[in-house]
Amino acid sequence: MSKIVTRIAPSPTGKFHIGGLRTALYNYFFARQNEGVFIVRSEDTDKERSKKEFEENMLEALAWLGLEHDAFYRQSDRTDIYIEHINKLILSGHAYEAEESSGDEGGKVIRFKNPNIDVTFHDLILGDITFNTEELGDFVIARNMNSPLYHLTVVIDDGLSEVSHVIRGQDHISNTARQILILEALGFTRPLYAHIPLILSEGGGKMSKRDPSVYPVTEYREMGILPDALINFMAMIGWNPGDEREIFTKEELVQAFSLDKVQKKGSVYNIQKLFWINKEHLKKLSDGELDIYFKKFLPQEISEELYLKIRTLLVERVSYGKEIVDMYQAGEFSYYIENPKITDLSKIIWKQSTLEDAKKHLSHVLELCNKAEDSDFETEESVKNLVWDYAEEVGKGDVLWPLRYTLTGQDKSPNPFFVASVIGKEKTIQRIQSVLESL
RNA sequence: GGCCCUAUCGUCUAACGGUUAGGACAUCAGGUUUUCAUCCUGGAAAUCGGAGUUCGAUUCUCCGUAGGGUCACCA
Repeated sequence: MSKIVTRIAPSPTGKFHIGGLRTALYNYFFARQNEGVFIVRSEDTDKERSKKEFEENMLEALAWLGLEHDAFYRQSDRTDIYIEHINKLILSGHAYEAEESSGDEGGKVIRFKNPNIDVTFHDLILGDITFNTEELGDFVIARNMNSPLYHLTVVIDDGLSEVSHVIRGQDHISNTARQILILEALGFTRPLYAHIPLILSEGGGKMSKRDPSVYPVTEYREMGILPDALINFMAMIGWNPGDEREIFTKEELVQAFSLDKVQKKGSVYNIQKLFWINKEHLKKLSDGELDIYFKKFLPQEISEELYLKIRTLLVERVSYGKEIVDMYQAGEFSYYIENPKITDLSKIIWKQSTLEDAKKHLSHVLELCNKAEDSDFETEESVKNLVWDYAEEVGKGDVLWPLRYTLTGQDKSPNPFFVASVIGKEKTIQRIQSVLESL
């Protein structure tokens, strides 16, 4: 089998988004799996819309995800090559200069001499597809000698780079026929085509850059989505491994990927599943990796010491890093940092019990705490041992609910053993006393 | 509108023509040492419609219908 060469060819006219990423992924997987070459090409022939910052954004996104490429070039650096090929086409009678009618200044454009034939190509995903190229007419392939257009540059670059597989979005499917026409005129070998289904936005249509649910790839990084999680998620849209595995690393995907398991139909991407996948990947991180990850999202108010105590809790509760910030702003961690303000004492009452019951149980727990050692507050488990027998005896909810509410002042929180172990003996006693005094 | 492509739970998907149509996310119910979360168990939830072919169609064919893509001196 000859060398596998794939490429992605984004135009830097906007931030690199997830549609482009999915295409990149399939090209990357396929190249790596076959020990081939993966090329990144910046299609910046549209000088008006192309911006350096977008090219950088794409490269940054690919680097973040660990999708290393074997070659990079941009079309604006290759004008000489294109001129050479335009001349070749004109000389061979496949293209000609034409006075322009629709233009502003009536300049000359280069048109391709359309042979008006049926073009059939085999798509690795869709099967055989035939187009009648007649309606294309003699289409324009360059604004002038120095300004080639997309269809021309694609063919020349793919040809010169010896791209073996053109894996791209289905929005390019109707472009294929005219590109084949140019390609044959230039004498390049026809690559194999694989048009992958589009990713649809929630509404059902093609994702547009204005869609609020579609973020640039770099934005997922800011949210705290892990590179492998995003890769995992995007890979699974429109492709499946053929078994029921769901969680993959990038390397596993390189092994598992196969073009014939790629779906034919477009699919809607649903961000909930991304969060779930991210959480699954988070669970696989070591403590050291977790520290680096969480550190980026921790509010200053959460000290190093506190962080270490609640690390396991974060893994349990957080799907993606940015959530920590949201949780913090909603007051989720406040009770670890400062004493809660108990404004509504009636909330301390558990179900059918009374305020008197709560008072009695809290007093008893206070007693237990007073008798306890500092070491009894070291872990969730040790605090539990301290009060568990009593709670079992008189009713768990009757003891635990008032205790939890006393320690946190919130309707929802982790269990009181955990909270007590985080804040320690002194503060636990303090909070119980404070509530008892106001009862 | 022309051309091209597609069609299984809400979403992502599985099912060499023969399965009680499977899994995951989401959702609902119950449980796991009080609430929330985690975890476990269970439930509800789909083959777009109509003709064929066949002993038998989710699966093959055709026709509808619906959705998407594309029709630039953008890529």
